[in-house]
Amino acid sequence: MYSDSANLNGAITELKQFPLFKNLDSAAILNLCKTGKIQVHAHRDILFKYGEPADHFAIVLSGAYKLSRITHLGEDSVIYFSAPGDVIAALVMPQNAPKYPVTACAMGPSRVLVLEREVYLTNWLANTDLIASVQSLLSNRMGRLQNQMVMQRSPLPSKIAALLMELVAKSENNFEMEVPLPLTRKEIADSLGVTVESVIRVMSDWAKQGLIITTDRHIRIAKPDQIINLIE
Amino acid sequence: MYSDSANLNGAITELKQFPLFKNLDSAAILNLCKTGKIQVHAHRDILFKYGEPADHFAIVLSGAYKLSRITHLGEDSVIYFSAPGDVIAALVMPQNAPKYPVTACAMGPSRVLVLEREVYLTNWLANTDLIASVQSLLSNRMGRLQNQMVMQRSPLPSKIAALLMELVAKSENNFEMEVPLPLTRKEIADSLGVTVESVIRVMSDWAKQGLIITTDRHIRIAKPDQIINLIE
DNA sequence: CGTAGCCTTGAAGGTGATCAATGTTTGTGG
DNA sequence: CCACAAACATTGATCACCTTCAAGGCTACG
Repeated sequence: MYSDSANLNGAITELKQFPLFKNLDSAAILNLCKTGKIQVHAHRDILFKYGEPADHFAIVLSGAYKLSRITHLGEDSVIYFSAPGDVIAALVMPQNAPKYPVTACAMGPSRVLVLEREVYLTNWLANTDLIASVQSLLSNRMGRLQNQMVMQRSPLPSKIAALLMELVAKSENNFEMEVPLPLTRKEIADSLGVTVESVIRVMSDWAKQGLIITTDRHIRIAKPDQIINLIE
Repeated sequence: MYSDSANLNGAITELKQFPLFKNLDSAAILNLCKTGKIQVHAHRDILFKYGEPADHFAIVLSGAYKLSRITHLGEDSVIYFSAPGDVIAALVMPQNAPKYPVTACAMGPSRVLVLEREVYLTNWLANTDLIASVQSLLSNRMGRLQNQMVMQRSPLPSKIAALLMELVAKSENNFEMEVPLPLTRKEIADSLGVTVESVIRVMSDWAKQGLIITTDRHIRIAKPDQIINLIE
């Protein structure tokens, strides 16, 4: 992992593409990203750890990050997969002496813009439009968590199908129906709170039946309608 | 259920006690609660339903509300138990044409202050301190959801123990270790994504061993340390 | 007095966990 | 460039936990 503070200006163009900054001009964005630093991560690099003092928050520029926590048994439990444009750890910034509520870990080569907590408290919170956007983002995230809660009593194939469809739905213009991030079976299992073996048994079946096509860590949904049928 | 718009002034005293409005004077609170109406609900009354257009949000004044959704099988799935001082449906207000993300239903006699979406967009979002408080509240809520995700692979007794301890921890000055809201076994089951029967079997055991004492819908933790031991 | 909601108990069955072994790919250091 | 370790994928056998189904009792309330 290395930092790159010089290139903030180059990132402005990138930031403008995100819904979060859609209605803002370059000057405003620059003000919101004051003292921001771009960090480049390799696969499995850690951005921050659960429980550490949360003095920064971040915007995902490229790649993906998984937000997770460790269970009592030492297993990973994935809370959320963050895609470009997502804001990480913003919600805890207003608290007194906040701590990171999850561990953030890069999935494949990724880049984030890291910002100081002070900037959130003084510049972000004061910008009404921006805060509205932030809350919309969080609302989506909350919605995903809730969807998963509702699926808890469904059989495993339903859960996996719902997760995959939710991930492909996140990326627009996705005619290929390809999951937009490199995903291991273990990560799927950790995200659903089940074992790797169970996930493999279900997905191997699907691959044999031609419902999905998996090469390395990339998953493509070959027959979306049949996968969707499994969700019910 | 009936509405009471005249008595808003009386509610100010109540609102001042909540962390949300701690640092605000009466005039400011009155401004934030403009056009607000107090609604009184009986047990099982519905405040709003999942999927309806969300043109209002609310602050819980007394009693409790459960936020839930229906699963594909027609079962209830409880997302959150809202206590006095909680803000409901605030997060979706900034969205375009928002819909309620859950159904809100009174648990026992309860009261809420219902506010218009416009008030959130114009008055609430502009108040930096208030928004910081709102985000802290939501951060806690998110934290609870995450805790439950992490517990997914734990055995049922652990899950129930964690839920009960989380509920008693929410109410301060709780030396009695009593769950601060009337809770049926079914609601516990729906909150954890398991069946009533399973919950009953576990809790009956506990009652026999004297770990908990349940009368009607009130649950008191008699031996907190032993319950906590079960969580791991 | 009857219905509706909640609680309880029992027996049978299935889904997913666990444990164990092996193959495959990726990455690393000599 | 090869050897070796680490992470990931796979398959099978066994078993425990929780679900499902069924029946009955209790309390509140119109």
